[in-house]
Amino acid sequence: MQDSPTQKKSEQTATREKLLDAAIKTFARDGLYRATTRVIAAEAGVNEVTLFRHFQNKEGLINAVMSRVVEFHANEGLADDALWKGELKPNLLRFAKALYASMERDEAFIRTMVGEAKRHPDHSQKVIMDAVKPTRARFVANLEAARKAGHIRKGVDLIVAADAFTGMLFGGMLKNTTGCVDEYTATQYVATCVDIFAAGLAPAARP
Amino acid sequence: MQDSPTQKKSEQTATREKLLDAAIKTFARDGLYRATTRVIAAEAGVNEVTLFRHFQNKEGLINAVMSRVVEFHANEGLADDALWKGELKPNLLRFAKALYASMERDEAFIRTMVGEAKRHPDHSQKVIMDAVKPTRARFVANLEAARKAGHIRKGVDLIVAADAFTGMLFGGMLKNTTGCVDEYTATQYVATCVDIFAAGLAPAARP
DNA sequence: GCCAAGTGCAAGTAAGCGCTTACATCTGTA
DNA sequence: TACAGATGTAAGCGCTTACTTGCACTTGGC
Repeated sequence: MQDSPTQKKSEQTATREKLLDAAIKTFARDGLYRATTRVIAAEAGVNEVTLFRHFQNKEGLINAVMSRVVEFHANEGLADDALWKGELKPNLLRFAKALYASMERDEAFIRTMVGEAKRHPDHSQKVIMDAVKPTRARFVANLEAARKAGHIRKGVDLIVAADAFTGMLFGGMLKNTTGCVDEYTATQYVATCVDIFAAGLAPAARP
Repeated sequence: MQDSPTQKKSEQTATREKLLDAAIKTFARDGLYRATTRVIAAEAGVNEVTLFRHFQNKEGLINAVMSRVVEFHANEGLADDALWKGELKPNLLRFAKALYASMERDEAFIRTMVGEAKRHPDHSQKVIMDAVKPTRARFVANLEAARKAGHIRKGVDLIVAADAFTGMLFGGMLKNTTGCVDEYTATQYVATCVDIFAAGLAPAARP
């Protein structure tokens, strides 16, 4: 900002960005361990040595990638989902569709994280805490508002319910993208999840 | 059986079993790729060369491990779950508890499979097809029976519903075992899933 | 014109990987 | 006793990995 070697700086950050993009892509495709620095550098169109000059070692690259993923998700974050009005079900459906689509888009990276979670606890926990917790908190808040509006029965812990709902989408997404399921489409799956969940939370009908 | 070099034979299969056990353990802990033949052999208390004499190469070992896992799950297979009588909810709870416990027990291996699924499509699909489909089929059958008995409303595809339910347990298990969730216990989670799912499938109350 | 900084290129390191070879040891069978 | 077959031991091969070093090139700022 004040030194003003701006052009240089921006070029430097440009190759850094290229490397980070390539790393995310390669980690998602090959896993953290199988992904080699050579391949990542090649994917970025950059010399392997430059990679080490930027990130010291592979671990440093992984750290930078994780921070970037978190940052990205925090900024994107299903932001349009702030306002829930009226009936529960259409809101749930909108939320579910958006969440499922976003998970499906990042499927490869998510798989890598799930597989690697126990071997890099710090990374995965950070990603989960910082990237998915805000969305979760907003979802829970919306559910609570819906309960106040009389759309949800009593006796259900809404934090657990929220996780059950997202877990249902999450687990279904992992199952469906494996390619062993041919009885229904992803859209049907999401719709059914919303249907059951909404009915499961609905207040008891007057006798 | 007829050659009668029985003692030898049984010793041979014994080391084979030791290797398979060690391989499953190591694959679960380190992933298919990180797990080295040296470590697996050491874990089995067997020389590395013996590993190659039994399975030719690492790929052969992986194949044998997959077959063994499938076979094991087919024989275990939540077998006591054949008979559903009476109310839906207690049956669901019993099923959910058993399924969740079995998934939690195999958590490490499941994570490895989820992570590598796309990189070993043949293996993972075989495992899924042969190991989880029977359980799923029985679950769906039980749901259909429950519907005939009037415990489940119309208009829900029970195949999708079944996958939504198991997916909910599956996704929750992956989330809970990561250690970032401290608001509730696994038991609470399972109970809430059952509660919501049962309510979501319940026939509409008479007005 | 000079300097500093970022990058590319060629080469090389030590370690680890899957896998092989050759040979010694044991053990039950004949 | 002799033999066969499963195992152990030691050594190594070829390859890949993360990472390093040294040197040349470009480029923007003074």
